[in-house]
Amino acid sequence: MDTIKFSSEYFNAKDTLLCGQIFRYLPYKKGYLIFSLDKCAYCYTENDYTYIISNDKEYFYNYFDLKKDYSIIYNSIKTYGDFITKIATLGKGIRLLKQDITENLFSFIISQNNNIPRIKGIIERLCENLGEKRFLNEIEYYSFPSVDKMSEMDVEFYKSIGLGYRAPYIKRLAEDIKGGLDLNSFNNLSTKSLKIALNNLYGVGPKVTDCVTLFGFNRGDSFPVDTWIEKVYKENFNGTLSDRKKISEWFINKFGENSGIIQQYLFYYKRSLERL
DNA sequence: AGCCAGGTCTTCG
DNA sequence: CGAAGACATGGC
Repeated sequence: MDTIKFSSEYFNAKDTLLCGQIFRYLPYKKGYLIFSLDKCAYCYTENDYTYIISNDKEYFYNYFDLKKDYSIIYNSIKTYGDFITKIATLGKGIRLLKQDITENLFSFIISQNNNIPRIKGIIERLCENLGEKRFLNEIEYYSFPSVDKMSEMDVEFYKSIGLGYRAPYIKRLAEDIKGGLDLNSFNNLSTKSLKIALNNLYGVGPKVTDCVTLFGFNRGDSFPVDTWIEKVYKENFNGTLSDRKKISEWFINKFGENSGIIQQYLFYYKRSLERL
């Protein structure tokens, strides 16, 4: 069991988990459990210190992007005006997680035209059925399935865990990866080429592409546009475009490399905070 | 009960 | 090219 302890005003588990970048987490005791691949971390904050107890310290140090100084990003973002400053302050504890590319891609294919509680449920059933049992101390959980295992299952299985019309997309991606598609090699591509490559995968459109370039490939010049972002664009930016790809380009043109983190602030604000 | 959810694919002008 | 309809399921 490994513990990471740090003091940071730029990290908050709740902000980081509720901004829509990850679906495998649970409230637990004083904080949250977070699952990635076959690993698990228990994260909580006490007396201004955050503790991350896990079964792979180095993995989660990287996963939570702890060596990056978010104060630099936070302060540079303040030049974008009152509204951006406000939402950045509200979501100050958000960190862009450095997720596993494969798990992230499967997860966001599942996410399309779906709601977050249901997405969480489907991914949980995927892990319970096809993953391997693991422990963090006395906590039992299941790993994210291997591609080999997923490629063995038929479309009917995927429908049975609630995937609906997305079932063939999952089956096909698993088969393609098993057949030699090397997602990690995409790391060498420019963001522009990367987006084209991802968009060409079956079941992956512009929105899922932007999520994966941002959450899996850590490209800050990505701006996923979903129904919530479309709403914030119209209501808070007086936007008139309706094509989501064009809305995404509009934001990237405005925020450049900071697009990704600002998108997270906006999503979190619109979906979880505005009504408060 | 009916609209909606972190959309994409196919088909048709 | 862009617009329109189909698509599974269940949360709220």
